[in-house]
Amino acid sequence: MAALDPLLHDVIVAAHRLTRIAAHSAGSTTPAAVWSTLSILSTDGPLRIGDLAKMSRVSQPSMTKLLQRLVEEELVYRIADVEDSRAWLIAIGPKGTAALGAWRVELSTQLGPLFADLTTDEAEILQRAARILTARTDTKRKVA
Amino acid sequence: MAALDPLLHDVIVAAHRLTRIAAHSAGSTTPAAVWSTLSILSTDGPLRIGDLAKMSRVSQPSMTKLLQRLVEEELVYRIADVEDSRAWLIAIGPKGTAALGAWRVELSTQLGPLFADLTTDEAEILQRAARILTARTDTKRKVA
DNA sequence: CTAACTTATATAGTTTGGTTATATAGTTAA
DNA sequence: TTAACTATATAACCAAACTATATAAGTTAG
Repeated sequence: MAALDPLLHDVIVAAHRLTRIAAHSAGSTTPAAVWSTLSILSTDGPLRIGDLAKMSRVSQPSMTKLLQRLVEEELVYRIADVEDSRAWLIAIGPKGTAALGAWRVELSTQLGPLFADLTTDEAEILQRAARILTARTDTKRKVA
Repeated sequence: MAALDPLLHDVIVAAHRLTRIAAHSAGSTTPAAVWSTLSILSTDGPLRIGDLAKMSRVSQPSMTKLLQRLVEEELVYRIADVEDSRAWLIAIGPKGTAALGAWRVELSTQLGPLFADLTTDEAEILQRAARILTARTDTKRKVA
């Protein structure tokens, strides 16, 4: 395989910038972790807090705190885990799905101009890159 | 062009996760903004603080603060701007270049396992995606 | 069956990177 | 040479992240 150094470096620097641009979007005061979390719940279904923390790559206390807010806003629900009453299953709710959708639209309106002249080919590459990265950064295989 | 919504969403969520993994790497206490900044200086040469802030997508005071630290650690140098004595040109120093290089190696050792079975084809896609994103998120055209 | 251990989440306290608002000093133009 | 503007620095603050620890439920050894 080719040298990984510059590749990962470039990807991560680009990722960092993108993250910051996204954070700025629409003066969004919502932390990126919220979207990451909702997104995981949306694609993977209900999860325990600990697993969610691992998958979002934040500590468990951070996730607990974040969820308190999300529950408060009714973006997600707590479901008692019948098999283990210490644990909760966290599920995305209709409001959460809606918020996620709204954010996507917001993103593309905000970032649209930057990517306006994207060729179909380039879009394809980004899509595939996103898929590759998502697969590699997914902790499900280890967590499950 | 195809719908931008899901594409940007996927890319940004993936970017966020990558950023967090990178941040964790090697218990690195160094904020991502440092690498972003050094990286910009490394590829674009000496820049003013304000321009650097725009390119790193942080506020000017944030960049000023960050640079105080980097100067202290001798990763970068301040060069008086002969044309405008209010301004400084910030240049990456040998230590900065070395640190950046070390970080790259660190990254690939840490993240290597995740990307171990990357095919040449996939590596190619990531490389191209990084290039596309870098170009789009670059503010140079506007700043210059 | 209960005591010891482990595991899942919650809480407390702290650190720090980021922000906005403003001050200071230098530049430019009338 | 004064007014308006610009480049950086400082101040005060916020919030998201962490570590360490508490609580409570499950598990297991004796």
